[in-house]
Amino acid sequence: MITKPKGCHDIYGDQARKFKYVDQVIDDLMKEYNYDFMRTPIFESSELFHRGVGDTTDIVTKETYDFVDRGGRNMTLRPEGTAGIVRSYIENKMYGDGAQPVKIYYNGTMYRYERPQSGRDRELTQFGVEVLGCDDPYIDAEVISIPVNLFKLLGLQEVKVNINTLGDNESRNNYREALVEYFRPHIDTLCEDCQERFKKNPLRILDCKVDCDNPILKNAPKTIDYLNEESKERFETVKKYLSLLEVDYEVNPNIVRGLDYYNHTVFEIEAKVDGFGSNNVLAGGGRYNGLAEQLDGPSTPGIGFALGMGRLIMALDLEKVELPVDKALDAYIMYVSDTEKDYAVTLCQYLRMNGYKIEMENLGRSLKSQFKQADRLNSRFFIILNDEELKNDQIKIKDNKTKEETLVGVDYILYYFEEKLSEELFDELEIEEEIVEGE
RNA sequence: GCGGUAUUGGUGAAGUGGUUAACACGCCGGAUUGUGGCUCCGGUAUGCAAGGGUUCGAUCCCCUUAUUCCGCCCCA
Repeated sequence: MITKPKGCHDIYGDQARKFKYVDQVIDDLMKEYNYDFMRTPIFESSELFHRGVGDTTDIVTKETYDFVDRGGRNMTLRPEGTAGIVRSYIENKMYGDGAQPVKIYYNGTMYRYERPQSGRDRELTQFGVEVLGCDDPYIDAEVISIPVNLFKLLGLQEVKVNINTLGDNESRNNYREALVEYFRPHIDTLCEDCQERFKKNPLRILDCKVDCDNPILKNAPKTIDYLNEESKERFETVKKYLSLLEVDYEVNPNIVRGLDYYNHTVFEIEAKVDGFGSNNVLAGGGRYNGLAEQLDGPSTPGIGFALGMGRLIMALDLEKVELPVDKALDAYIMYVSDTEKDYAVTLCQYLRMNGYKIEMENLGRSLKSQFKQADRLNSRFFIILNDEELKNDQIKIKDNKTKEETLVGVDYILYYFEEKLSEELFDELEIEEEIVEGE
């Protein structure tokens, strides 16, 4: 048997319906925020990611899907969305577009060559946002508010928003030096991994799982103490706007994203629900004012975030949030004889073209089984065709809600459906009104 | 890159180095002369992930590979 590639998943059935639903909510939300959807290639020249990400970490050396194409070009399946978007922004000279800032969202698959574990796959879907050409601290708050509001809309509750600031380049460098100076005398007391981090990426020591209770780590200097006045003020402004947007957050000085191009605001949103694995960051992002320049573009401020759709669905499942993924049918058409089947085919087509969701029997089952099937598919109406009745242009329809059976003239079917379903709509509207009044 | 875990039908699973691989659900058919969700009866595996080895004989022992799940590293 041929199996799926490691770390990939077939998403189908209810799972697929959930993804589709969340996609829809995202599209609607981004419309309200006035962000444009954008699609970039799933693979790019390897250099884009190497330069964007830098080579300080394992990412480039062992965690991308690289291949050489038939023309001898080095290509990489995109491991994240930002680099492609920024590349496109530069290549298409969007900075020259009159309408600035450029606000973009994407929603697509990413590929990472990693050992799969809970919350971590080799193929994953990310929804993300990038705002290019704007350094207003309000935008930082707006970008953070997007996943927060998405979670609100979906009904996800057990999340925690962590924010931090790395400050501008000057502040960041000062801090980095201070941290190195601080850890140098204590290096022997740190875990093996941290000793390695000390050399490669000292900021990451703060994130260590082994040493997190080590007093050396707890008393380490905080980014906030090394901000220059300007950076400090900027951070305060971001926090003000977050409050105005009613985003609950916590300042967490240990949030330092892994890559060098981040500056100023960084944030992560964690899932707090019980049962989540060790990879519990649902969404993360930050400001990257230096990235465009690093990719040969004009100096352009930028900020964005990315959200793992798989982890989001996992969190929703763990919180037992019921998404409205309705797959009920309007009607299921049953028949037994061949002449009835011919009629079923035309009726099926007719009803579908009039906007109804219809299924018919195709496995030659007994009528008894057809009833079971119709019930299983949660069909609102059962249409039972009968040669005798068809001679008189009549069709038997069973309303599966009231269980009442009606003989309907063929010309009146649409009328029958409309009447039944509008009664229902009316009931729903009344319920909604009551809720509004109650508030 | 490192470590642990698992892999039996459509599903949940029991099980043993040796004739026909429990049980349950599901599904199909029948009881019901065209009407389901209850009941009863009957049917339902290319044979235990794939390949190799040990053995008179392996689903059960060993090795390899693939995939699963979980952790470390890393985290874009």
